[in-house]
Amino acid sequence: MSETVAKSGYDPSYIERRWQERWMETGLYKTDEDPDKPKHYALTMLPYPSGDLHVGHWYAMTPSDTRARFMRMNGHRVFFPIGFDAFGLPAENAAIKRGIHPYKWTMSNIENMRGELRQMGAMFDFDAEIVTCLPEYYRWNQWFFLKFLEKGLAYRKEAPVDWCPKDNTTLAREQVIGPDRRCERCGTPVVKKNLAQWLFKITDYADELLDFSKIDWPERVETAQTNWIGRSTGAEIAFEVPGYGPIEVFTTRPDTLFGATFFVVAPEHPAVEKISTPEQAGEVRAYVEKASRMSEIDRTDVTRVKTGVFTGAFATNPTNGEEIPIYAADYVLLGYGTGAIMAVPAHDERDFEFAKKYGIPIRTVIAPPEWNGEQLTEAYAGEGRMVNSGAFDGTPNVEGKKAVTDWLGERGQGRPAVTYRLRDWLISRQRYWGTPIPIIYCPDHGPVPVPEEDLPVLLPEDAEFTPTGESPLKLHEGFRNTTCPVCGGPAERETDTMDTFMDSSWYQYRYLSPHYDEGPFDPAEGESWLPVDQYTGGIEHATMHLLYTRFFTKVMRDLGLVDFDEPMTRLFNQGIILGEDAEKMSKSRGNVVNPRDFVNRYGSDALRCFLMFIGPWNQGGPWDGRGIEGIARFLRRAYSLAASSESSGTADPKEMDRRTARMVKKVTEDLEAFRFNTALAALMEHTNYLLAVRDRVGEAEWEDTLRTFILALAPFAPYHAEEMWALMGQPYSVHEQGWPGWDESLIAEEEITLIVQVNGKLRDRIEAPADVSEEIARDLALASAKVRPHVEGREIRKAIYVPGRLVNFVVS
RNA sequence: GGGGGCGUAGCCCAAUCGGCAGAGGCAGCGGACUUAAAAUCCGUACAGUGUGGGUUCGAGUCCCACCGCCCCUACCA
Repeated sequence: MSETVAKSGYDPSYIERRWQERWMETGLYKTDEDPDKPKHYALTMLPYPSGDLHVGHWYAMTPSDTRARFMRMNGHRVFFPIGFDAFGLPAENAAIKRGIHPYKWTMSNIENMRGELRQMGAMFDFDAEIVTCLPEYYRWNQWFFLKFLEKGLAYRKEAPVDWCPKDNTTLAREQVIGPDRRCERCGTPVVKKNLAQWLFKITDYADELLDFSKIDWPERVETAQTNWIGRSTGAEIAFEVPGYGPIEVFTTRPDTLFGATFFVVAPEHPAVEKISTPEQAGEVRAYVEKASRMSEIDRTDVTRVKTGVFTGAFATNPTNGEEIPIYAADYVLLGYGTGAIMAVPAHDERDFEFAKKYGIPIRTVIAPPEWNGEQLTEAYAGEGRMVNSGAFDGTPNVEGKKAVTDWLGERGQGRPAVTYRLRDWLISRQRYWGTPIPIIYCPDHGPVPVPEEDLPVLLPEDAEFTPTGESPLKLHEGFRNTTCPVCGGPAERETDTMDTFMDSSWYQYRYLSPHYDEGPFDPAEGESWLPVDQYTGGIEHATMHLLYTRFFTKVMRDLGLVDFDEPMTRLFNQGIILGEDAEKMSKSRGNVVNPRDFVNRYGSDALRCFLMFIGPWNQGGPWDGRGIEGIARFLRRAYSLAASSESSGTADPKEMDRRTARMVKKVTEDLEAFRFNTALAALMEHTNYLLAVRDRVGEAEWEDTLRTFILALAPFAPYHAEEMWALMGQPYSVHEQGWPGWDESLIAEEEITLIVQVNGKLRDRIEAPADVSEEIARDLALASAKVRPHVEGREIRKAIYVPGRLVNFVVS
């Protein structure tokens, strides 16, 4: 027996500690670079270093690890890295509240989590680790920013942000709390304020991002992204406003143009102030002020009664010259379309409601079926022929869309247009703990990019965190004051930092060569490993992270960095692990499960297996503190198979071989399809069986069977499998063995149980050879004493035979 | 309002192309071991599949309508 094997029986914590050390010493999980093997890049979403690994991390990572281990045993060279998404607000809050520097706070959390990750027993290659808050990482965020700028994909624009008037600072979205939108720190209601911010032109790629033909992702994610991008086609139409000029609207319903009886602009629309008449100006200003304080959520609450204010101005309907009143109303959003709409109450629910409230005429221009000219009682959005539409009367509205657009086009008053719900990605954050945006503002040369060779722009360490939360970079003279790269004159640095989604948009590339300093990643490594073959993570990232990383990859392709279009070929979304009360785990509910308690008590393998056993991985489910006992029992029983293998029986091993083959097949197919729960059930079933037969079969057959079982167990319970492998005197390591195969011919049973039904009701079960013919099966069934009474004296109208399964007689 | 998911035993979950409702686990019950208990081992009971229709020889599975729970999204012109 090997000296590395436990000397005194079963003790998971001892077993696990010892193998963890051995694995580290021997570099077992260093990435295999053997070019003869097919590559497999497995990736699990990187964690935020909040301090400890919680059970949600275990739930996300250990099945992912099991799958990666399976691929490894299946002959692939597998790359399975891990890292830390280390920039972000919590670190800065800790600094403000407790006076700990974000760097210190983050790095000590990482230190702690590294240990916990090792304990997990995952095959992470820690040599590939990345920490996004280190200059060697964020330098490349800055580099990408410069590339985006060169390509015209980064630009600066005034954009509304949440602003706390008391603290004099902008707030991140998550710092604005409550339904009445108050500042997290001082409780002051926040307002929207326009600030110059940096954006990435993700909208340039909107159409390409709608194409999912090159990836195998869950339907849900594709649907979510499609809806998020929200492509709609229609027309842009110019409405002349006397004394001001034209205001453009976007509409998907140019066919209803004759029914536009009023006009609405968003409260923030630049025209509002200029077009308001002196009599209305006061009321308008008050309304705009009120709207600016309202949250996006409130403003977009559909159940809210629509409000608006008349500006006193009118717009001219280009079709009929009608002067229609212009309202400012918050149900029109500045960020969508042109921020102004033509309102057609007869054919738009929202406009209908508004018109009713403000007594605006409602004119039907698309005739509903059976319509005879009466006033509509609700908006009609369906199809029909155009009416009250001048020369277009009688045209089916579907054709009318194009006809009206063409007509406008000839007169220079409109054109076909496509609009997206997707906005450009606003990356500026008025925060300290993020990647500095590499821009310098020169009084003479404006915004100037920091030259590539001057990267990285380092975050100054000696930042001061004031309780006001204002970004320390703004107050840091040494950081802010610099010289212009163009003229050398005094200039100021950009003090905003980047959105942390920037970090996670390309991290899968950095893993390949975390310390490479000639580019974001080593092209040779990229050649060898990219793209990611299997990504796993939570569904909550469906629209943000997963869209950003697709966008990034497409830009990288256009920069010539990669030669493919999509970052991750396959994606699997795991569910959410809930508390024992089936509610989301949270400190306030007091239902948080600490993995450490269970690791200490039952071992990592038990926790791993339990989380995989709880149910389908994509479904999530509630934690059951007692359920883990069952898993611990299973692992102990499995261990006992190897710990005392005295088999000297003489029974025919055929049945054992058959069951082994079936187990291997089941586990293999389940692992391919991420069905960890049923794979484990098969392993349990097999364990129960092996315990029952172990002293009935010969030693050679038994050891063979046991080896196969250990191999199949290895991806799930890496420590136990390693220990059992060693107990059997097998060479280190079980994780470097090949995945067992099976003999399909062994699997088929020789004897089957046929069920016999009469009129669909079960009447008997009969034993028959597996290859029994229909005729013989029928005769056997008819011969049954239990069946005969039900068919005797009746006419058998039909006999259904399902080979190997059943015979069903349909009788009168 | 839109999109998606889930309802099977007291509980978590299985059930291949529509073909015996039960693989696995928890809890329960009975027994063995023990002075006793825990642990362990052996053995067991328990549902007709959320509701109502339909298709079919046959429905947990397919179709229609509804009920309940969960997730995402939402005035997108």
